[in-house]
Amino acid sequence: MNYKIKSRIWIEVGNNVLLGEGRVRLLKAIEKTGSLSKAAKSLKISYKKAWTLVDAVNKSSKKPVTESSIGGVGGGGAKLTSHGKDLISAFDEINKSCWKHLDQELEKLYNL
Amino acid sequence: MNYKIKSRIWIEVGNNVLLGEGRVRLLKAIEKTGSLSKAAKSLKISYKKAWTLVDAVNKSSKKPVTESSIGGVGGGGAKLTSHGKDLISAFDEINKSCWKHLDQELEKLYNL
DNA sequence: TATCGTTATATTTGCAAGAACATAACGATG
DNA sequence: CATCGTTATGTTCTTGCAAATATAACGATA
Repeated sequence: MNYKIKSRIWIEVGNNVLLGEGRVRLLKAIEKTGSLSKAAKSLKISYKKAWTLVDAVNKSSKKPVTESSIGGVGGGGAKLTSHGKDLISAFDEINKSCWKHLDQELEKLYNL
Repeated sequence: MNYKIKSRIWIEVGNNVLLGEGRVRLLKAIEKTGSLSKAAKSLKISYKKAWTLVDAVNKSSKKPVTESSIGGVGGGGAKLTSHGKDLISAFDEINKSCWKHLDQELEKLYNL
């Protein structure tokens, strides 16, 4: 009957959100562009919003997830720490596994 | 390291949302109270919001999910159809199974 | 036929999240 | 030491969504 199951997952540490889909998308864009402002542009969100998100991620994580440099040639930049990369790939794995699992659960709707 | 994985799932049919956690909560309250207005009160949402939600559910489902009567002694009421009950229990099962699965996935964060 | 508590719906109001704007600081380089 | 593109923040402005408000319709009952 054309049913689809969709999901959204996120990781919390303590009472704070650490990573969700939007944050992961932003972190990946930072990895690709090497800069927070370019990442923001590529996702069509304001620099301010991107900065606030990254700040929240770093504040709720004990080890930092991004590293940034200010000034210098090119103005500076931002990149992921290895811990950040690990977190992202863990998130992706968990997310994919969740989708797969939900696809199997679809059968529970077959006769509805 | 105190990580928690949270999730939110919903069922779509075509391009419309059929059921999500909020809608299921509302339908259960209707089942318990026998009335849309009482259900809304118990969930502390406006009658309008509750009505809009139920209307959306019934519009995106081919078979109706609730049945309502207007007027008469007591003013009328609303209750779930058997199809509605089936949908709710399927949703609950899928949701619980998803939580369980995500709990197992937590191990992927152990050393992060 | 007046009453009552409900369903059903339109319209207005309020507010909070996000967008937009502004500005300071930074450091390599020429 | 002026320039440049970035990071890092604070402040104001907007707007979409939720809440509040209003009102019609309904039908069993006494």
